[in-house]
Amino acid sequence: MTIRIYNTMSRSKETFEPMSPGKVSVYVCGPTVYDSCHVGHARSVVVFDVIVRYLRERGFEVMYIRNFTDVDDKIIERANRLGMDPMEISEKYIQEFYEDMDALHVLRADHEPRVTRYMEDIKAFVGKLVDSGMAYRIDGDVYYSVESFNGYGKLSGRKLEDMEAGARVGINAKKRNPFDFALWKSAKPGEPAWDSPWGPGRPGWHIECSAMAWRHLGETFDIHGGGKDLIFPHHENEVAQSEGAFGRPFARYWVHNGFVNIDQEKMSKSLGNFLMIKDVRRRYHPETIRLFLLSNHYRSPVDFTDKAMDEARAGLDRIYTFLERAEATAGAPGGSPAEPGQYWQRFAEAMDDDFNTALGVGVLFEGVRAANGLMDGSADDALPRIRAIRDDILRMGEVLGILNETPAAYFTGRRAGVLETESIDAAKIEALIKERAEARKAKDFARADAIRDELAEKNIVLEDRPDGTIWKVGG
RNA sequence: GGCGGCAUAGCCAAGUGGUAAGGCAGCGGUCUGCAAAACCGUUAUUCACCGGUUCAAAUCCGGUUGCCGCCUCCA
Repeated sequence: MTIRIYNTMSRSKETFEPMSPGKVSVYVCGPTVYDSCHVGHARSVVVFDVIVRYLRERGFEVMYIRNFTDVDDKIIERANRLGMDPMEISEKYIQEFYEDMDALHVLRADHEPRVTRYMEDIKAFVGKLVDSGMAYRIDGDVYYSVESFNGYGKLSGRKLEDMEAGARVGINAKKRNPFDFALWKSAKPGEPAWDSPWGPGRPGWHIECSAMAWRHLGETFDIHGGGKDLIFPHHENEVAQSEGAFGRPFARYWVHNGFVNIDQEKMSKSLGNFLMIKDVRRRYHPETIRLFLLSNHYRSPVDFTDKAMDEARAGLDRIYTFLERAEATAGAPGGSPAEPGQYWQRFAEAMDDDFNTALGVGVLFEGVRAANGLMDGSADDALPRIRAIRDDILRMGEVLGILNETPAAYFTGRRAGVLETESIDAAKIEALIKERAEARKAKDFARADAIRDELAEKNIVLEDRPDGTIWKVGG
């Protein structure tokens, strides 16, 4: 089996062959930490989390780098507005990032470099470009000359000539080309600054990723990821910087995830419809968010709606309901790890084809249905087959970053939510269930059904099982 | 203006040459006092529209319409 990846650079799916057999180096652009993370950040981070998890599952040794951009115009602006130190701002939002992403079961990257801790590498990088004549100084600023790099535009599929036609009037008329971009920005009074051969200042937006990728992964590495919006200018400029500096290919596979829309609208400042992860977490289980995000192919846009989230929750309930029943029927999972079964194989085939999690989720549900069918039936070999399918499903769950809880814990959590919103306590519910059981025993079904209806109004659903009645939270 | 993407059942969504996965919702059935959960069956002779290539197209090519993204900070 080989993995195929859609490479933005070639605009086609390519067979994935890492530079060093068995090893994969990955760099993903992390957030600029000037505000809370929104669901768009969640998608990008979750998508690459799953890609890295899958590569490891497939036996690759992965070196995964995800940066924090912790010095930037927006951070400074916000700090000034709040009368805070920029470093306080970035630190605050880095901690928030971890709170959100830990909740979403996102694994830490192997290195999570912060720009402010890599100033020597950045300055060395800028120095290389200045020395080679690809960058030039204007007062205390250093600019990259896009015309000095003849591949400029190859990632985003643009030609410098075409862009020049529609280019806006450059604000800085001193730039040789309107598309030249800052490698080093001279410090204005009150701004954070580092000494450099070009005077005190700070890095431009794009240089940090080139420098930190270089530091951790070398001149060439395997996979570079980020949101689609980063293709131009951010990633295009990274290519120009890194390939300009080393004369070697930069990233071998460019992977870009699509956007998250909110009710079919792009999240934007003007619409004021940024949906923060911390707010969504209050309403939905973290795995519901992951399942929702992964139910679409990573390159397609995905529309965040209450309906879509409710469906994801229904799906997650379905999987945990199966796991709960399987545990009762076939015992708790564990013991000797089974050989991967047919469902895992099909899941892996889906993932091999450009990380098609949407197709993979479909396979997962097919497994649930098949195993439920076995539990309904009476085949002699049902138990081992159920266990085999469950093992496959749990393995898929590990790649997707879901099914981290035991079914009991999951449903306890679901119940806790409704107890809070409906202001009813578990003892009261249990008392009603007991009363209903007595009514049923006395054949007083009118009373029994009235109790059930009363609870249903509070989104509490009863299930009469052979060993007694349990309650769950509805959709 | 330049570059790129998308249009598949009521809704969401896979499927890039071989005859339409999966989820949600709906309907019929099994089970149940009745339900719920689960399972079985059913729900697109058809993949925006028009033309072309092919033995064969949702899948390739050309055109039309509609929606969207990037080109400016942005996951």
